[in-house]
Amino acid sequence: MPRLLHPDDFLGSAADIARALIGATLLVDGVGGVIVETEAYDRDDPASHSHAGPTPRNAAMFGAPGRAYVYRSYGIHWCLNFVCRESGHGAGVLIRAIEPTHGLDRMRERRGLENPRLLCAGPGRVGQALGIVHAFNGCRLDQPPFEVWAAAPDVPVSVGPRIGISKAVDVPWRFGLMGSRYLSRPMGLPSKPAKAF
DNA sequence: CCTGTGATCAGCT
DNA sequence: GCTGATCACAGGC
Repeated sequence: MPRLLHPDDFLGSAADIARALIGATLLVDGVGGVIVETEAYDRDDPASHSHAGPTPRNAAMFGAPGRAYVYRSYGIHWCLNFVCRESGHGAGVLIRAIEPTHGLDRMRERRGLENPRLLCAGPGRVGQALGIVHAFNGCRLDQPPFEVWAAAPDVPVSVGPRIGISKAVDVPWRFGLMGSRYLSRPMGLPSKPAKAF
């Protein structure tokens, strides 16, 4: 039996928590599934929204751990992070992909799409499929509409560089459920095939 | 398989 | 004014 995560479960480095969240189950108003891809961001990280310090947008990252940080991406999508904290403020885990298990019909409706593989394969898609809105920014993850259930022990996790950033591009803070077909992109492939000259 | 581009806007310089 | 923790779709091979 899994256990409901508590704010104390988000005390630790963003990378540790991002890894531990692989295999956890996230539900928003009963809709969601198994988290299969995450990325870590923290204050010392040039790629992080929190790197330059607190602003109105990133305020949730500097607030209590175990809460949501929701931001607008490219003017279009809502993306969901879990706020965590080790020593300082400004750390979070981006939820990048989910294997849909709960409320498939609701997700298909919201996404206008049948293929379960594409319902939640990417942070913007997760936001749309789970009905993430800006009003959830700062909300506790252990209270409605959120529910986060701990992963089973010994989940196999793969690691690689993060996606879609231009700074700290080699930091290996992207985590994935090994072998999952619900990732936003495959893990661990070389960025370019080696030339066999 | 791959690359290119439009959508659309908040935050920052 | 430009950049972005993105996505969908078009076109070429």
